[in-house]
Amino acid sequence: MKVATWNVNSLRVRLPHVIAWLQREQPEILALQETKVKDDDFPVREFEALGYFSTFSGQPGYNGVATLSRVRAQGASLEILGFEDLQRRVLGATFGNLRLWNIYVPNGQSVDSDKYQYKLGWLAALRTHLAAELAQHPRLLVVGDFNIAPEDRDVHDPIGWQGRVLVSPAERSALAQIASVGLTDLFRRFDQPERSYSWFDYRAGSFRRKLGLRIDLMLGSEELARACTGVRIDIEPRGWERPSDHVPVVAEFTNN
DNA sequence: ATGGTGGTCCAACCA
Repeated sequence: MKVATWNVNSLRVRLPHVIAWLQREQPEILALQETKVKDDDFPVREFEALGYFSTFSGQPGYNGVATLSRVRAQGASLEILGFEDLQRRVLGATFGNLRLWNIYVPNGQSVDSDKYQYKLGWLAALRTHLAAELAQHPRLLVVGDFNIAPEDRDVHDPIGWQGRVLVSPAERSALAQIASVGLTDLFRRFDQPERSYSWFDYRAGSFRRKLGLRIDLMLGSEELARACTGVRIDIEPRGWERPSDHVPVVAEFTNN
């Protein structure tokens, strides 16, 4: 089973990329973030034509998450338990025996902004929520744009980035707290190329110079970590015409 | 280089 995550930064603009990528990769599940499309406008039929069901939680202009799947989603949830959020950033659902949360963590803007405090509060609520989820669902997978680079090796220039939003100690600590409920960064369970990044700023020729961050993650429960046979980042779509600034991350799992 | 580019939706915000 192949599961992928991709922040598309507008599904309307990126629909041709998503379709082309789905046709090539044929994943069982693709989690999308920053769809920026309201539910009435979601391209359900376009994905149906490719053999995918769509589950989505969107709003106009910002945010929005969607999960495409070969099998129909069961029990979709659009909220972090007990956390009021007007921003559509999470989508939980069950696919067969897999429990999947597709998340778009707040960016945080800068460490001295209100948005940074919102991000830290959001992550604390997510931790509590995922602890409860894990108690109910041993086959739990949490994927999406975490907007946190877990370690310095996930950052092209750790000195230049030190202390800034996306790499700050408080954010990394919040991520470690989430992992501590029983989730592991599946990407790092395998040998990976050096300088593996999932996001490249549109500015300053970052992709051409391969200057990025690894902020798109797949966290798996113990049971799913055992079933995971590989994780890779596919940077190819970043070189396509009018790309997203993020690229897909793909994990493979055995069927048992 | 306190900039740069891109998306939403048309002024300003977000990333």
